[in-house]
Amino acid sequence: MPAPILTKEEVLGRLMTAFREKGFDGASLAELSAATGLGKSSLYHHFPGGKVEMAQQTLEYLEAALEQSLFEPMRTGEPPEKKLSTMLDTLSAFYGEGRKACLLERLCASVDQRAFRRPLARLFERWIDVVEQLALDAGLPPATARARAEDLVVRIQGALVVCAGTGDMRVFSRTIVELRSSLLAS
Amino acid sequence: MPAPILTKEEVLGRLMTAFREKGFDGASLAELSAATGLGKSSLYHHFPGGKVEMAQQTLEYLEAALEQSLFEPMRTGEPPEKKLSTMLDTLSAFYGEGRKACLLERLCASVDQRAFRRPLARLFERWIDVVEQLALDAGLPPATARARAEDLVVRIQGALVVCAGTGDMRVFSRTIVELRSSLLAS
DNA sequence: GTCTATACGTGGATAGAC
DNA sequence: GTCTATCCACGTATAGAC
Repeated sequence: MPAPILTKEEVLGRLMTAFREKGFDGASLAELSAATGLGKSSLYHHFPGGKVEMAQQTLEYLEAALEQSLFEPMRTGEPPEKKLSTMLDTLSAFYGEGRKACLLERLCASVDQRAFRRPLARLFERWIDVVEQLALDAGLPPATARARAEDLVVRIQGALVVCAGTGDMRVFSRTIVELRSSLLAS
Repeated sequence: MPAPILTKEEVLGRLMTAFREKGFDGASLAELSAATGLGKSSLYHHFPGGKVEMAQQTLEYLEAALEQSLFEPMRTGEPPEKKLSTMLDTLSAFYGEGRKACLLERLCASVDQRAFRRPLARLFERWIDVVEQLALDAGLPPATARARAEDLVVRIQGALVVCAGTGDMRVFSRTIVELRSSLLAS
């Protein structure tokens, strides 16, 4: 049976799902092979650097996806309150209302974290920068805008950890609700 | 050379350090053996259930340690503001000002997370409960007290993730400063 | 209780055919 | 580009001596 043709994007999307579910250290090549439908050798054809390169390319793929679905919509002429709400909706869906882990966190926590350091730092900083700009547009003073932006990312990440630890996804929902009303408040 | 005698507590303390540094999935028996100075067979003598049991007992050890150093001091007659400050100082030291990972997060993220589910949920909830009581003592309304308590734990965990991702430990410091002034504010 | 030695599976990674 | 077959190291875990 001829293997169904997957585009590179589809492969990377499945790798991302696998890494988010199992973690970088926890995902074995056998699982990544099953997740993508590609044999190990095929994976090595696409990712000569092995598992580390799979995660690196997955991270680049995520960066591009976030640029399009999360960051770009923040550069429209909509009012900041509206854009914040849009961002929180997108994040809430992306994280399955608290049920799905964050690839960034999974790679931060991995044994090979050094291989991901720069792209991880860049992606976190871009995310914070975008939120900071939103806060500036809403008229908050620069120091406050920066702190609020960091705080949004911190709280999203923290909520995911606490949800995973307690099994109570309401923590994530409440965090989103809280951010919606407080992030741009003066 | 006779092996230096380590108490069970000392062994568990070293296992905790190893799990925090490498993660549960990332820590191999060889590393746990080196960290404790015990041969693999000796580890299995103390922890017949293998790596999972090592982490479970380490979690129990952490729970007892937190009970003594973090939770118990919250039951004195000191004013809530003072006790909050004490808790934040203790947490800041425990997490090395953002440089050291949290065992709870490491186990939440592990492939064997189901084996840790109940103790993890219990420990998170006890932590939140203690902070909630602090907020109630400070005169905050019950719903607010609960939300603020969850928020403290969420922000600490999130700050650790963002510090690991960006390499910027100031995020942790700022989070602590922020919590010190805002958690009990009406 | 600790060690040395070892079993045995699975991990990541490769060779080479198609 | 994909597969089957295979390699070797390391993973967890155990046996048995001291």
